[in-house]
Amino acid sequence: MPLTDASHDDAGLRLAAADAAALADSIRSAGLKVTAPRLAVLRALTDKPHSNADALFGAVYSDLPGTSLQAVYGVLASFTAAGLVRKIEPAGSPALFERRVGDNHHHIVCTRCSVVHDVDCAVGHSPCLTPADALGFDVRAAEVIYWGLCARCQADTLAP
Amino acid sequence: MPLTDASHDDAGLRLAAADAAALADSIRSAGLKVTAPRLAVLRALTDKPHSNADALFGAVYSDLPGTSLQAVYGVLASFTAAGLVRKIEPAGSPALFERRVGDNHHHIVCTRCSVVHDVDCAVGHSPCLTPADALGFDVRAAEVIYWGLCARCQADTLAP
DNA sequence: AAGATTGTTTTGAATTAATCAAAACAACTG
DNA sequence: CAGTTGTTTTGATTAATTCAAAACAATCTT
Repeated sequence: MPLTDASHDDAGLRLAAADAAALADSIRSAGLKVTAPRLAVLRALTDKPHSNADALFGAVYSDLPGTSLQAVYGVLASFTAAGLVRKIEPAGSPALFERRVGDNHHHIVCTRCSVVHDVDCAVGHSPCLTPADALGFDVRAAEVIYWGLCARCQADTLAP
Repeated sequence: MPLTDASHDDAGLRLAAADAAALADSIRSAGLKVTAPRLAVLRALTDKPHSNADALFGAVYSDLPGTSLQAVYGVLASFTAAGLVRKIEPAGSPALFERRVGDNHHHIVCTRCSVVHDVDCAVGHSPCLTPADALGFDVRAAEVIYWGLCARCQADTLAP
């Protein structure tokens, strides 16, 4: 099962898609050319954070047929390199992408249904950023993934 | 570049390979049949923790030609399921395996040379095991990977 | 606003890591 | 030592991603 986002569990009414001009601005500000596939990917990612390349391709393709999966990979690679999106790679999952960058937030993944949520890091601030002994490393980032059962899957397990 | 282990940076003299009987015992104790490929994989893993399937296949194959890569994958899957080894999957790397299990230690990876070391978790005990807000999840595990430049690569960067 | 330049996307193929399935085989049980 | 069960081999397949060349489009320059 692919890992999916939790932001739209209750679909229905959805916030208006981010304004195209705002999306174009953030792409331009990152030093990248503004193109239709890039706008579409960024909009899809705004709508559904923690999507993988394939899911984004699906979303983009309906708006913009003729877009290739490789183009989506290319867009995501340039966005990631430009710091516009963040790529996360939970064990056993294809890479997921999100627009929330710059803070060092982490992720919690359900081991049963694979839903992904953002979580702020543990006790205090930047808690996990210092290993007990860095062994001479110049530590630049700490990546934390919590694994467990989400509330819904706990309920399902009790009463299936 | 494949991620590799750091335990043998200065090769040379190596501790005697783990005793075959001890290896067999731990396999048997995990409820698994003792076979030549399993002994060979466990020995290779004792020798070089943080190896990937391919590296282990290479090590095993020299002792035991006729062993298939798929057998190594099978051995690792059964070992992992039995709790005999731990599988880690750092972003951008094939899965790595280690015999150190049961403690919740973490890993530090060099972004330049991909060397992997074990580290005990951050400040205090089980620091990262509690997210700021678990969002209703029943958290079972926290996985922490530190990314940075190892001492050697820092030196190389200053004086290449 | 047109042309030049540079970067992006398409098209098509290849690669890596891992998994699946069936048949042959080997370890432990009694 | 024979039977049962689990393991390994053999061969094929999948999923995710990357590579490369040609076609194309966005921005820069004038």
